[in-house]
Amino acid sequence: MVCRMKDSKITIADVADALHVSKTTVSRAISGKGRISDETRQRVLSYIEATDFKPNVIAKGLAQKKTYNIALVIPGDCNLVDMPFFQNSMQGICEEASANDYDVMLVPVTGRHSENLERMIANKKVDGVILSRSLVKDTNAAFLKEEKIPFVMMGTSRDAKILQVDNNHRAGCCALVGRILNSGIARIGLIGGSKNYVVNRTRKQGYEDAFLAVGIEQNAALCIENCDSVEKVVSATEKLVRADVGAIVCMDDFVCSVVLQVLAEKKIQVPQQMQIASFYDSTLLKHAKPAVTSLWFDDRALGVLTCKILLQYIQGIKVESKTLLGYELVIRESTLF
Amino acid sequence: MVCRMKDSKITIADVADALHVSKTTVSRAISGKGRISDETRQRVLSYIEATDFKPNVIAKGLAQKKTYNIALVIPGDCNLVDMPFFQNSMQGICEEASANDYDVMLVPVTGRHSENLERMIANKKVDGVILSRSLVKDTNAAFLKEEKIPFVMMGTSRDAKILQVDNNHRAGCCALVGRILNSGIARIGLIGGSKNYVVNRTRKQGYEDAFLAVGIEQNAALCIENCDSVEKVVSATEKLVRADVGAIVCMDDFVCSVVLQVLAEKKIQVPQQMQIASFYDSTLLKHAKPAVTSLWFDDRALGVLTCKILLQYIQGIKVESKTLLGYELVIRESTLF
DNA sequence: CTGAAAGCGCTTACAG
DNA sequence: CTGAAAGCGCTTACAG
Repeated sequence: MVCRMKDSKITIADVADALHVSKTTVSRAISGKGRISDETRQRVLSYIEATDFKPNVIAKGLAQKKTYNIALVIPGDCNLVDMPFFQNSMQGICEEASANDYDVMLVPVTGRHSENLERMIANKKVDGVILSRSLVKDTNAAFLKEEKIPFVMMGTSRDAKILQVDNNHRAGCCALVGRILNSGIARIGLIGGSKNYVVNRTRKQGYEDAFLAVGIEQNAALCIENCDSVEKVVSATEKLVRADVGAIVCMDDFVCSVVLQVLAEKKIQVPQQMQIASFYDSTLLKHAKPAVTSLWFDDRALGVLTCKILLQYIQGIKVESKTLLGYELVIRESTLF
Repeated sequence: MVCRMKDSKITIADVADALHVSKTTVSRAISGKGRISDETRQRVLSYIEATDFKPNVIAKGLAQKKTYNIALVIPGDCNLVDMPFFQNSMQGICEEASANDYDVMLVPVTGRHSENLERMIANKKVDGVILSRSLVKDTNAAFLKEEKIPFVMMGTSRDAKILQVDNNHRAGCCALVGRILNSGIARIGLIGGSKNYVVNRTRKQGYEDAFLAVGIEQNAALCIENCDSVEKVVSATEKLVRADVGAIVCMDDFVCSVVLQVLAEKKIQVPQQMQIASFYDSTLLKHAKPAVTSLWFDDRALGVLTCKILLQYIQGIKVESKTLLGYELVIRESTLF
């Protein structure tokens, strides 16, 4: 097949001609900027409505030195359990961008460094960028800072100079663990993912907060981090069973599904002999039995807010340097409270 | 926080001045188009190399009436099992786009109709679009055809006028079912997903092909389609067990995981009493026991090729109207061949 | 309130 | 081989 283009020529000059006004006037009617009589504006507006004329955003951008694009940097190699997060937040971002006549360019990055991001910045194709789910050592953030490109981290960063918006994993985890503690169980195991991700460290802090709040000393041996493979989760579970914990908090739903399998094999009853709770109320656990008590975050809302903040920042509006969104504790059969 | 922009001013005019040549010459040296002496070209090239000058792609695009962007339309509401497909193919698309100095704009669509796609087209922000995993009734394809926007379907469409590139699900399924038939089992159940997706219909055709090839008459009752919920998959599995099939082919890995659960509960041994095979070798089944025999497709390569074809088509190069990529049959413990 | 003109940063006939 | 000029489709001081 061979491509046959069509061009729809109509420009701002055409409508100016048709209406016997200047391009300036048409431009002003559309943008709403600059003095113009109500009558003229209406005349222009109804004409472009009727002819379905849409000004060329690219040309507009060139004149204004804007692109009306933002970049979204997402990991090209995340695992299944994290995909819904990206999917949902992406959705929110695109929606909010659209509402502001912005579009979203995709930059998947594998490994630490992103040449694609650099190329996009060098080519000046975006006005700002959204980084997602940061690593403890985030070279992309460093690069953008260096280049003075407006960006916001959808997630948490240690660097207070970085704009960030995140779900409140810490408070959520604290609330969850607090509920378990209050139900009379003090030996609570935690199985965590890779500490390379800031989010896993943040969740851990919530766990600690909960113990501090009730004044019970926390047993470091019950907190097993860096479980990034099935084998590690299995052995962590076995260790916690031997340590006679009354509950296990899983830092993600993948960890949780493995824990449930191990317990099933050992014929350990959930929740009677062992209570289980998880982070992220994902489809991965949708059909687990018993149904798992879990934290829930509104990823889509996170995307919307992140995009909103970036767009405001780009426009020179003052924004909060760090925003935290809420959480929801969804209580199901895997716990006794 | 308040945004402080930087502008890196340097333009083609600056380098022209610095080198005492015209903008035309600089432009020609960069693009490689138009007559220019080797010496001049080298002089320009080494200067822009040294100063790290990158021409503004947006301005270039405006002058050439191109955007150097393509849109990628993906479902905003796909289920977990399909996410790796989108993740991987997206990766391939971005990679190939990058290699051609193109960028990828994200258009998540929910429901049938996409206002975001229409807006993007109206705003002339892309040179072409990639549609993914088509529905039987694809309004976006119809819209793009109408608008005469170059696009290619990453997947299969009934409409031969639509450029398409897909993994060969049909041949893959045929090979898989053929292997089972050859192993002496004629009663083979099929549990399929929603018939709204072209891909599920294509797979079904492969199943039929296999029976035709060996001349065994196929029993329509063993072919249960439209199983888009756990309940339906469960009841389909039970029905097939009652029908005494020797093998079940699952049309996706979610279906397969449910089938395995049901069989485990019924204490039916896999593969001794029932052979199982699945489509898509996904992480969802990574830890299934027994390990599941499955088809594997190179999603990333699919993305690369799809993007390549779109880009060629945009450039007016003649392309194949339909391309099919291969498959791999990964044989594991859940089958006896 | 309205418009002519210059400009955003490139490309590309056209002429030399 | 090289360059002046017009143009891509907008915006925006500036002047009236």
